[in-house]
Amino acid sequence: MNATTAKTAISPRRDQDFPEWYQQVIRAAELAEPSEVRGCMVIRPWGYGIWENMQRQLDAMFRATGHRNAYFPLFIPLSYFAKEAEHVEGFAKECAVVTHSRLEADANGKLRPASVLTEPLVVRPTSETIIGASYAKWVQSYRDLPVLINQWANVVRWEMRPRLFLRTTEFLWQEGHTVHETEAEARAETKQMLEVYERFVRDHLAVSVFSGEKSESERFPGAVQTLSIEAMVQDRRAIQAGTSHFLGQNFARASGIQFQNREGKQEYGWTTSWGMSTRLVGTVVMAHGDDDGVVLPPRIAPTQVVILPITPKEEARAKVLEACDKLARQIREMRYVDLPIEVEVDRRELGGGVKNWEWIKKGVPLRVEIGPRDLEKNSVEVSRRDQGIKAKESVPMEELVRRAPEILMSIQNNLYERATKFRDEHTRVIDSKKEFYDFFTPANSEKPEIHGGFALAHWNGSREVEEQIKNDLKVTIRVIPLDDSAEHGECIFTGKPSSRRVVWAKAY
RNA sequence: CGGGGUGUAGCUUAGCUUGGUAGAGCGCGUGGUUUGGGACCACGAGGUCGCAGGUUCAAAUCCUGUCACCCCGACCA
Repeated sequence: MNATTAKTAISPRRDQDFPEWYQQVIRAAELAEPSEVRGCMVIRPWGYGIWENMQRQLDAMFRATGHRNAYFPLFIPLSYFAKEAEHVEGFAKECAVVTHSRLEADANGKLRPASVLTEPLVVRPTSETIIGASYAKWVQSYRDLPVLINQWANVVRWEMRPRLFLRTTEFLWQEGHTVHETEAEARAETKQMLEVYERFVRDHLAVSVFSGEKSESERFPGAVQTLSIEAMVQDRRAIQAGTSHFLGQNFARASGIQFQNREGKQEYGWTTSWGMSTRLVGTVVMAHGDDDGVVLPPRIAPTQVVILPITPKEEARAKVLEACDKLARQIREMRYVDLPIEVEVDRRELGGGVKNWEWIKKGVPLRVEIGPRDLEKNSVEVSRRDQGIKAKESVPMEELVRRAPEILMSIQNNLYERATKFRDEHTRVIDSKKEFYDFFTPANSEKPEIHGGFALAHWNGSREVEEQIKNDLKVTIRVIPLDDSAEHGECIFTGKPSSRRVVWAKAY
């Protein structure tokens, strides 16, 4: 490598071609790869490990708020699905449908579907209707409420333009489905779960988000209200990171979830649903990654500390490896956020540089090198992934063991601060239509550079305006903030009165 | 589903216009030299050129059909 050229592990760089960079990072870090099956991906161990950590931590938060896990069928009878009209309309175009049950060889030996199902089965794109069928049986009285259930599952949405993690035909997620006695309680649940999501994304993924309500046009099909958290990634676009829906009595009516209330009258339940998906893995990559690969927040890194033995001389090899194992054992006894630290000793017989770069690309928070010289001094060379690739610090071994948790915490915090700063720098309060259009129009339309960001602007609530902006700029309202940020002003497009600013951005 | 494009080794691709034994780089394997670092040298494995048909003495190359994928739209966690 030439010392004067700063060669990056990933090419192109983010500023050259962000979408391509994203694909390359995912490949280089061995997170996932496109499969032979159209629109579907293979999630490799490193990527799945990240998802498992997200799952574990999110699941604990669900439990802590009183939810329990269960599992419902992958297949939804078409008739169930058809019960909620708006819901059908919203999902119909992207449903995979099973119409046959058996394979038979034809005259040429080709396998063909043989037996037509009396009723087609929809592969769940989301489970409101199939879960509703169970809830209808379980709920008889106000004493059966609330029902607070979550399921971890795969779902299928026949999307036209798949992208690894961000939008694949099949994806993994969790979907919470609850039933409540009153509207107020269901609304509170919807809000609560949005806050859980917001906290999870902040504390675990080191990403700060804007949260709020979706406009009518972006609402979940069949919902009364959709709440969402929106993260900004490094090309300054928004990613919807989690949604929580207040479904009113719409789905209860469709599924027949009815109970006898405290007055002895039959009443429909008030339901909610909320979900987060493997899209979060892509969000983390785009939020924190750099030109050398993924940068993982320690809390979700499958391996938090990797120890790299440096064994230039064969004679020293055994001793170095022994020291690595000992250090690994000691660090594993330390705890970071109440969990044992995940340490791996990379003993593979590969060139030291190759190994080091692999871990850089994978985004391991802390790399620790131990060679014969370090053994003599009883110290190690430590590199943090959130700092320059070349940066190394010599640290006495016992000190590293002692400080490992605090270093991980420092990396986690640093990533969060960095991402938040980035978001804030690219979030602009905008008060005129011209400024708005300028903000979202690239200087070079042939090859648009990274531009724009989040715009906070007044809007009069009209759907036509939303349409117009979407057509002109591909910019949509990401959320209408719920907090007390109400501020009177004028819609920058129509001049009509507006009661608050809303968040506008280009979205994934 | 509209508009454009591409299919050659695991990956990136040259060759195609003007038909004549399929080439490279990376990766992979073996051996060696190195090595506080994504190293170097040598040797080697790996391709019925997306598939089917046609033209021809001869097809990766020309023709027809077909399938798949990619990019730009509409849809979207």
